Amino acid sequence: MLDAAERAFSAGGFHGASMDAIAREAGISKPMLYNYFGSKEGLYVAFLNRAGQDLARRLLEADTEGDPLEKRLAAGVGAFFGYVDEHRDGWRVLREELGRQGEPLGGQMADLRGLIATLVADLLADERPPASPEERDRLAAFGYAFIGAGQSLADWWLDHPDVPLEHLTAVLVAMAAQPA
Amino acid sequence: MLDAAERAFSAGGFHGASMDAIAREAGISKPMLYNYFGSKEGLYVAFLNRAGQDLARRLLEADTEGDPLEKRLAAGVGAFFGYVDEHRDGWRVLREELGRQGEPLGGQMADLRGLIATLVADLLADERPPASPEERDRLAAFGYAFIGAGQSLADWWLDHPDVPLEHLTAVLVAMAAQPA
Amino acid sequence: MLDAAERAFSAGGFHGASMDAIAREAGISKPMLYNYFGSKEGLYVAFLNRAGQDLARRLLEADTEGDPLEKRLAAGVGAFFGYVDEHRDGWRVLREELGRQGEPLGGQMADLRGLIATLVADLLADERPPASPEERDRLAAFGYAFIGAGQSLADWWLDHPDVPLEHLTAVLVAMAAQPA
Amino acid sequence: MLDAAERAFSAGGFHGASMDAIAREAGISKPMLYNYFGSKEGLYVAFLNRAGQDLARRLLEADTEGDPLEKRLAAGVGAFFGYVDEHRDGWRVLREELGRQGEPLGGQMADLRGLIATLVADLLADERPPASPEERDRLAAFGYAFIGAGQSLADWWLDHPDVPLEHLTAVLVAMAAQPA
DNA sequence: TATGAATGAGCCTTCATTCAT
DNA sequence: GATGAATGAAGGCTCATTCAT
Repeated sequence: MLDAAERAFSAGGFHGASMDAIAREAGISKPMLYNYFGSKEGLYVAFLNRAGQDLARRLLEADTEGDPLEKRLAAGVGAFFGYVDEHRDGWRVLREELGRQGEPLGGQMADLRGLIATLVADLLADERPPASPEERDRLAAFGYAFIGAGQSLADWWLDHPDVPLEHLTAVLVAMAAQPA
Repeated sequence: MLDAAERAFSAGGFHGASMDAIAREAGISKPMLYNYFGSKEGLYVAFLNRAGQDLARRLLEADTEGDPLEKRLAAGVGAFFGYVDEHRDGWRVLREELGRQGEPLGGQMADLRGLIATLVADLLADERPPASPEERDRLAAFGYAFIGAGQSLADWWLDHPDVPLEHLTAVLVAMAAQPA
Repeated sequence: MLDAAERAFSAGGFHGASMDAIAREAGISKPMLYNYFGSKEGLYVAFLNRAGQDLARRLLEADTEGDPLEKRLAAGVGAFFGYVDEHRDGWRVLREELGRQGEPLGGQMADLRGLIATLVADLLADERPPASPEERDRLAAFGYAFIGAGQSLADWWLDHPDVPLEHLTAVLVAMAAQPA
Repeated sequence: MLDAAERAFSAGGFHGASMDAIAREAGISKPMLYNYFGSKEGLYVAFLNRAGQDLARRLLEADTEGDPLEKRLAAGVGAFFGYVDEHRDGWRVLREELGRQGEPLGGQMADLRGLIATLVADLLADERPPASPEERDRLAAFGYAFIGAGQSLADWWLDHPDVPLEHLTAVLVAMAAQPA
């Protein structure tokens, strides 16, 4: 049922999707949508939550703790790309919402944002713990930059599906390896 | 006049802005908007074009051809951050549209996408020309990843304005320097 | 079960109450409401009937036949005020419906209207039987006016609860005593 | 334009009227209604205000200050009946709203309520000024009762249009003369 | 040229009503 | 007998768009 919302929201964002269309696509009636989610915003939040949790779970599961940094990174990057590949539509919405700040819906999104950033930062900090607060800031910034690179690369990939995943992973991992 | 559109579209995307609001904010009447742009989509495209060209011009102007790679990169990155900083609202819309593909509006966007990616790739290729098609692909991918990193970093910066710009530039330049 | 309807209808009239709300307030399920009353209108009519009969019974029971006019009036007035006091919500609906004419539901209401008017007219005619048809008309008119006075007074009373009932009764009885 | 609202609201109260129906009956489009009145409640309030002011003006204009009490009463009562006769539909709504208390819309209604009650009380107090606070209360109560009698009588009149207005006026005036 | 006024269409939401269990 | 789940239809409101002035 949230799948219909995924497709609908991905086309025109929150405002571009109509409850009519979502209900029709989901094969149920509009009042049912309202019964389950209360409002359009409720449905949107529910969808975002599911998408966010899916991604978060995937990232956490893929983390091969104990392995060397490069391997862990590759695993995480692979998981991320896998998610984007399978949820192309949902990812577009999730990404947009991840970029927004201070919104009412932001609460849940902030969690995910933080989780991802932390994940990346931890991964890197693991090997080279930040010596100073400045270093910590730089690591955090790097985390965000890294995420953005991943996002963008994922988009590009959708346009060039013949490029093997390993190449993408290699590019990203190379980027991450740099600040050593 | 497009400035009003910039503010309006940034809140809820194309569907979230109303011609009423845009006209009111621009201080003109709605029929004038239609006179100049024909339709809402026309206005949207016009706005995107201006934003895209602004960014492109800025990037091109900042390119200090002849300088060493690192310096050129820093200049480009600085130009990009400057643009995002000055057009925070418009940038959000532009970024979203840059990510979309195959849309009717995509024609103009694809150009910009290409231009930016090429710019970055050229910068890098300048020093290490790609030996094989694979290498070229990888460079293109890297260009996109790099852009995404910049975008994301710009967003993060807006949340941490006290971080000096040099730090951000350093992070990005470091990323770019890697695949050497 | 009709009590829930009473509360619900009193707020926004027939159209203002929702079967959902009534069922919830009554603690039963909506299909039960339909099982018992067939439709929303059925429920409304059932509620009006009960309210009307309650009031009629009360008035009839209070009538102390044989007593002098003034005493009988006072008794009736007291009974009426008592009803309004106990069924403040229902009374509002009943009053509104009593004022409507020629409606499908009107059948039952007309009966009550007539009964009350007759009651009052009879009371007065008892002592001074109307000599002419005109006189009869005037008495009927007076009956309605009297009822209206009672209603309005009841409303005012709800706003000034500290005024003793005897004062109200006195006012009304004085009004009734006049046309003698 | 408010005339259409008058007819619509009188049928099923605030909740029973639809903006669609009002617009259709007024011969304009729904958005125009919203342009002029902002919302359904806005339209309702606008209508109530006009109705209330119409009635108030009529009553004030009819007051023949200086004449003996009975004549002034007759003039006021006649004005009231005249209003009800010409605005049968609107009167039903106005009456209902006059009876409601403490509502958000009540502000304007309270004014009218007070004006009418004061008018009546003043009329009576003019000749027999109240000696004690209790007497004043009784006069106020009487004012409300008198209004209710008028309302109710007006309703009855609509059912018996052949009864001459003088009879009605006589009945009411007789009631008013009583508490002397 | 510029706009106030107007509208058809659509959207979010809810309602009265029913059916499978 | 009783209900959770479901829906067609409508209601309030707004939007993109136009036309007379």
